[in-house]
Amino acid sequence: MAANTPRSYCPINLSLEIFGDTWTLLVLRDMMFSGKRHFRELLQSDERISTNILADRLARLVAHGLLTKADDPTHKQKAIYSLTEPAIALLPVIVQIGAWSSRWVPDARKLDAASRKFLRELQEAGPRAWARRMDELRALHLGQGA
Amino acid sequence: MAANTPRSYCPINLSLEIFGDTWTLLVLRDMMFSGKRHFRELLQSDERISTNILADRLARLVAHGLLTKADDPTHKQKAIYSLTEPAIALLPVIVQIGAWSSRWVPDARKLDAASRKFLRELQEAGPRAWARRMDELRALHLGQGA
DNA sequence: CTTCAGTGCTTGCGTTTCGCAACCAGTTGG
DNA sequence: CCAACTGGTTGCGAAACGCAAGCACTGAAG
Repeated sequence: MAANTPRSYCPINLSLEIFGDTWTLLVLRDMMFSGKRHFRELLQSDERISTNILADRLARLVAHGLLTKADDPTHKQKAIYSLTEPAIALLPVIVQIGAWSSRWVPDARKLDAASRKFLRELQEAGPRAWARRMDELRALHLGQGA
Repeated sequence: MAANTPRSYCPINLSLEIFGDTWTLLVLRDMMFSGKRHFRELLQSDERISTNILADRLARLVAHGLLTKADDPTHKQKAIYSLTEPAIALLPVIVQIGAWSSRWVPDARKLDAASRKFLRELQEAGPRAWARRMDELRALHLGQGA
């Protein structure tokens, strides 16, 4: 189910075959910026992803090496998902995608004030702030959680 | 057919509702880096987009204000598509998406040498080179072609 | 010891989208 | 007048989506 031959070896295309859909980047967004790591947490996004889609995307992300899945020691049925280095490396892309729509998509003005402020600070702080967040994620996800 | 209410006002989500699919960014890639501006040219990509999908994506991009469509003076049946400023503003995102996969996706090593070289130079040249390319696109697409 | 909420999913099923091929009306150069 | 080219449409089978329900299991509370 994972390794179909790619339509082309263009880097843009290879990326899109991994996260070029509606939901994958939203899952990563929630893991990066909302600290979600469990299935039930990831279900709670504003966009109302359904359980089968979420299960599929998590499986794909694991298959592509962007996530790892491990047992949560506190509960035998809990699974805990961790970002890998390739996934963390996507943070700048995700931030810039957000920056683009907040600049160019009219609906973005309807975002709540708190989120707008958070986003504005993240942008003004620039790549240094992204790198800091990436280091935090490495500590959280690569340190021991995996 | 265009203005459904968004699933959420999160900037990431708003972006993905515009170009969060397999084909849209590939169309923009071809317009930005291969100079394609006609329907039949855009059909010739390595990924083999089909005519109905291409027609649909072009219409959506026009509806979202990322492209404009005009008559080609040299041929009464030719349509010429032009990038708008919001589309040109997506260039850094597209470049970084390409950079990510060439760093993290194993298949990217199978890209032909010429393309790899082009990509490497574009990355090493950094944001300055992106800005230069964006200026070129503005001249080509906003200057008179629209 | 029994309930009951919480865990990560899976399954069915109707709707939408995709992907392929064929086709089409109009245009232009030879 | 014809052949090639223009930007698409249309039909149809296959795949993906989106929703709701269900499921086997766990752990804490009563």
